[in-house]
Amino acid sequence: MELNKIYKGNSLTKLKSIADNSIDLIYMDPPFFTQRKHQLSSKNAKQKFEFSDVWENVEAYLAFIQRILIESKRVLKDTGSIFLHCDKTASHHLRLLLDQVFGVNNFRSEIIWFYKRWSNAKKGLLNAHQNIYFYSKSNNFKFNTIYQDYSLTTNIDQILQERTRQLNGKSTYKRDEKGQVVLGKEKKGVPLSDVWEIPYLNPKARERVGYPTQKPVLLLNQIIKIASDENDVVLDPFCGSGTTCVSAAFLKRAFIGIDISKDAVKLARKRLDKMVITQSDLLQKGKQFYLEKTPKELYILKSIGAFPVQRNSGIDGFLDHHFNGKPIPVKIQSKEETLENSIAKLEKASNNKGYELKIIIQTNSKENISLLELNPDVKVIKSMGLKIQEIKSVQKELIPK
Amino acid sequence: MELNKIYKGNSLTKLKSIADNSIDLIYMDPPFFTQRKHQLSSKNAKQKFEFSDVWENVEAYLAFIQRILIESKRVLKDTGSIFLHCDKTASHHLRLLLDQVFGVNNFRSEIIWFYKRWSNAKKGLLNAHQNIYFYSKSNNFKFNTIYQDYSLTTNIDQILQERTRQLNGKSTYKRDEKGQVVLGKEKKGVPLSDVWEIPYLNPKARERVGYPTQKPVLLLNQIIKIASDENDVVLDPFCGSGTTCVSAAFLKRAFIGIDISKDAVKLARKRLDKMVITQSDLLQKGKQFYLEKTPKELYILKSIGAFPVQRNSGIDGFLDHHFNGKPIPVKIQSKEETLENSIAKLEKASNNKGYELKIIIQTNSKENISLLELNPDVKVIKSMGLKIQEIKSVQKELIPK
DNA sequence: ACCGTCCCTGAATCATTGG
DNA sequence: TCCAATGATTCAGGGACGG
Repeated sequence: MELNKIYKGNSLTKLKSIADNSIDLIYMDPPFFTQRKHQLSSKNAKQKFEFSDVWENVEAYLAFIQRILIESKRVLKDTGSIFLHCDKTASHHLRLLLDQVFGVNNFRSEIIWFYKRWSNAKKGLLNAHQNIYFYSKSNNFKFNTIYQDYSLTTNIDQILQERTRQLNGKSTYKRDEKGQVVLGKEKKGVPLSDVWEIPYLNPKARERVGYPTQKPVLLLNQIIKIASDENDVVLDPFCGSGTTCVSAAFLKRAFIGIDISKDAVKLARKRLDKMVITQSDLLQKGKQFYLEKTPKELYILKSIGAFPVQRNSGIDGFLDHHFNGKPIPVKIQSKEETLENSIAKLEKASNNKGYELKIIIQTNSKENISLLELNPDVKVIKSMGLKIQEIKSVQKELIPK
Repeated sequence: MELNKIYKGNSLTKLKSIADNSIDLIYMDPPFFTQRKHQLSSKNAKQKFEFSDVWENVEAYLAFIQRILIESKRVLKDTGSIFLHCDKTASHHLRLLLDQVFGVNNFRSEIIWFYKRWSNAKKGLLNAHQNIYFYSKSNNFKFNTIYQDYSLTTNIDQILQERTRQLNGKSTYKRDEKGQVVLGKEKKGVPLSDVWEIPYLNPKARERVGYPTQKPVLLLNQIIKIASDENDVVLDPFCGSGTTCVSAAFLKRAFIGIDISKDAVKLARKRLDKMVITQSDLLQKGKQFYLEKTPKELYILKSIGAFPVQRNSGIDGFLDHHFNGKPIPVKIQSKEETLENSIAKLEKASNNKGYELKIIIQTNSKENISLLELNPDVKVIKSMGLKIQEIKSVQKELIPK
């Protein structure tokens, strides 16, 4: 089967045409057994998408899913994993199937995706989570740990110290002969837990394409990051509007998408086209479409009191105070760009706009632009990260061996 | 059976001696099928508590629980509910039993209790939640909605305003003849959802009594509040150290506790005499209290790839890579501080720690520290915001009028 | 193959110090 | 005497290791 394609057809049939041990990661988001027909319209209301989740009984539903799972296991590589997304309606039945097909020992995690939601007047608790079951094909599964910030209550300077045991077996922080604390090895933060708070797709989100039960790309990004590497193959046998494929493409994984609805496949392909074009175009447009700025860029902008600008490849933000009555555009040098390149882009985007001061944040190279070549209204500032790098390398030379 | 007592004995036998339709709420926290023996010592190490959670197979475990559930249903009033606490190990099996005994239609919620806890070197996601299944005996179940604060991002003064529809059908906020907004009826907040973040009972918490698997009273409070009223009867057939009874007593509900361990019963009785409920700082003061950094400081830290440190007046963060095998502390000059002052604080906090490189981010003054006064391992970096300010003031002089 | 023991872990508390 | 700052403590985990 060809990669990076979305196929229209029955999931089971299409799965059967995939070779054994060829897939690294399967994410599936099958019907939840809601016994309802789901429909939603695209934003311009031109098109209505729908799919039916009505079954004769739960056994019929489970028999269907079971066949899908058996094929899924077959196509997975030995190091592969499957993520089955569902909700409380049938989660227990589905997990029994997973236990059966993949084995109890290959259960890895129950991931809870939760979100804050607009409330209604139902008697009872507001539903605000869905379940994702993570099973691997074997013990030898692929896993990349993601690290997160320490809790606010953690004493981080303590955590960085090495510990030892006293004679009575109690643990304390180690000190050397001089009474100095002994520092431990590098820490990366706290490993990601099985409870993920990721905002539900806001009804107004640009990402929304009008497909019912659409999942946020951020959720898929996290799954794909922890369970696969670049160039691995990701499969989604119920791909709907194609979120999994978009995420896979964005993260440089190969993908196969399958859906039975002609409209869904058409939509997913369209969504992906936008994405794929952008990939060749330095991923710029894709980033803007789905992720806007990288977190780091956002942090840089925020730290200088600038607000971000989307959809402009030459300007990343504007400072929140004017200069001589004119806005001050800011551009952050991106990974792929030379400094010169960045400056040219900023100049181009500022053409005819009358800005009196423009700022470039230099981030990832030590090339120095001669001040003479620079227009006097363009200022280059080294990012603090870059400065720290420089300090580190100079410092290293000074330290006595 | 007499109320407000804790009974020693087999759960099933004791349950059988309770009258039909006499209980308002059952909470149970049976063994989780961990296939392990759980043990823990009381703080003074005088007493060791333990229970075994080892079973021949899952069927034996389920048969045991099933009998308990059948009796539980019998003793519940028609308006009553049951909360079954478990974890991922057997949650799916247990929910099938609940479906069987109480009926699929009486499933109310899957409550996710999540928390932060210490981490470990596991390959995979860190477990940070447990599951509580909420079933009622009938549709006519008792339920009290708890309202919580609006999320911080909600625009509260807008929510309080009354809305109306324009001629074109669009919704807007209403205004009276004078153009003043019209305030709507009282809002109570957001109804409680099925995902609860309640701090795990910390190893050092005073509330801890040394019984393994002890649950926080705050968790039980929430359950008892939503599913019962004052003077109702709460039953816990696996009461262990008696948390449920403490919570019930505290909330003025009657209770019956049952446990098979003599030691547990003794402990629970003692605990009831002298109730200790941890006033969790984290819950009481809220996360905001611990968040000492301003958003700008956080952005600066993130933009240089540092993780924030909350509880240390001399260090704001650590870079995420070591230098010569040692962490690099970062301090951001705060508004009220002179640069000299900041440096002194950083030096003090680093005392005896053996850091080989320390970084100060200068933010809000143009004072320059003579390099001679500075220890060679302290480096001052001007923040990008400061540099932009400097550029602006120099630029202003250069601009032709 | 299975067991107990040891180690590393970090969140959130208690405990002690310092002004 | 009272906070505020920070040092000390310990576990419904989980891997490695040795018998």
